[in-house]
Amino acid sequence: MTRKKVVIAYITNESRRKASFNKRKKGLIKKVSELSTLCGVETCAIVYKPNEPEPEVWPSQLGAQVVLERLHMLPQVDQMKRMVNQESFKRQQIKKAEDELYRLRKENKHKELELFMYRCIAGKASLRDFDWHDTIDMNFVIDETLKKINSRKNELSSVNGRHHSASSSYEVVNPAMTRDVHRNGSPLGPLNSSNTI
Amino acid sequence: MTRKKVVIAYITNESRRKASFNKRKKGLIKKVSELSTLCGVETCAIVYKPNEPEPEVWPSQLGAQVVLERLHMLPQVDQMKRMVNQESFKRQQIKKAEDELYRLRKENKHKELELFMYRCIAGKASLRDFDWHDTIDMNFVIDETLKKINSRKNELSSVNGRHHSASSSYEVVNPAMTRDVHRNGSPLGPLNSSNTI
DNA sequence: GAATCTATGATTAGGCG
DNA sequence: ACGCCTAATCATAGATT
Repeated sequence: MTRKKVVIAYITNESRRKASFNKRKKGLIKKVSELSTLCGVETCAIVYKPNEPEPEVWPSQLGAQVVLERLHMLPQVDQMKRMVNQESFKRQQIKKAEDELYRLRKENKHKELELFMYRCIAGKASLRDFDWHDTIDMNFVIDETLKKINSRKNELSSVNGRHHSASSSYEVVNPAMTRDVHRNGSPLGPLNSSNTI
Repeated sequence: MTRKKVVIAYITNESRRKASFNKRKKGLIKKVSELSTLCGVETCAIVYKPNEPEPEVWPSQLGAQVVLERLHMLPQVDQMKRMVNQESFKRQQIKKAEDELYRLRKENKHKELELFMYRCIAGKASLRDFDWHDTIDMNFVIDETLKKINSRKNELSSVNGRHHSASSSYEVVNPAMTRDVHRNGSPLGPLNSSNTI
C-alpha cells in the first residue's frame, strides 16, 4: 500500500489514467462549483477528452449555458472548414458578417469610452468606476477626445484674441487620470489588431 | 481551532470571501493543470470575477490560445453591459448581427451537408471523408434529401406506369452509407483542395 | 489587508470485490 | 471496467504576524 508522493506526469498505463481522469474530473467539477457558490463568481471548466470532439464542460448554473453557447458558436465555423469546400461564398458572407460585427463592437466600445471620458471630465464619473482592461483602446480615445477638446479650446481662444501656447495636447487632462491610466493594466490587449480605425 | 466541516454557501464576509477565492482559485488551477498533464487532455478553467470584465483563464499550453481567442471574441459584448448604459441601441444592432451570423452559419451548414449528401450518392465522395460532429443535423439532412429523392422517384414511376412499393423511404440509400454512418471517421478530412463537382 | 503557518477536512491512489 | 474502501497526501479555514 503506502501511497507514494504522486508525481505529476502523464500516466502511461491506460486503465490507471482513465481511472485517475474520472476521479479527478469529478473532483475538479466539485471544486469549480464550490468556488462558484462560495465566492459568487461565474466559473466554468472545460475538459477536452481525446477522441471526443465535444468538450466536457462544467457550467455554473447561471452563466453556463451562455458560456457554452458562446463557445459553441465559433467552432461551427471551424467544423465547416473541414467539410466539403463547396459554396465557399457562403463562408465569405459569414466572414463579412463577422468582420462587420467586430467593427460594430469596436465602434461601440469607442463610443462608450468616449462617453465615459466626457462624464469623467464633467465630474459625473470617476476613473475608479471603470475597468481598465484595454488601455490601448482607452489611450486612443483619450487622445482623440483631447484633440477635439483642445481644438475647440483653441477656436475659442482665437475668437477671444488670446492664444494659448498649448505645450502639450494633454494639458487639460485631470492629473488623476494620467496617474491612473497605466495602473491595473490587463495583460490581455485587444484581440485582433487587424485594423486601427 | 478545530476546523468545521465547511458549509458550501456564499461567504458574506468580504475579506473571508476574497481570501477563500484566492486560495481556491490557486488550488483549482493547480488541479486543472494536474489533470491536464496526468491524463493528457486539453483542459481549461475560466473564472469570471465580479467587477472584472476579463475572465481569468487557465489554459493548457497547447489548446489555450485557441480557446482563449474563441472566448474573447464574444465576452466583449457582455463587458459592455457593465459599462455606461448609453447607446444601448448599438448593442441591439450587435445582437441582431450576431443572430444573423448564427442563422447564416446554420444555413450554411445545412447547405454543405446537403451538398455532401449529393456527392455521396453520386459516388464523388465517401462518408469516410466526413467528420460526424453533428449526427442530428446530418440525420435531418439525410431525411430531407431522401424525401426529395423518393418523391422524384415516385413521380418518375407514376409517369412510367410502374409503381415501386417503396417499403421504406430509405431504400435508395447506398448500402455503404448505412454501414458507415455510425463509424467515427478520421478527425481530419480537410478536402481543402479545389474539388469541383 | 496580505503573507505565512498549521491542524483538520477533503481528495484520491491503490487495492479489492 | 465500475464502485467501494482506506490510508496517505493534499488543500485550505482559521489563526497569527
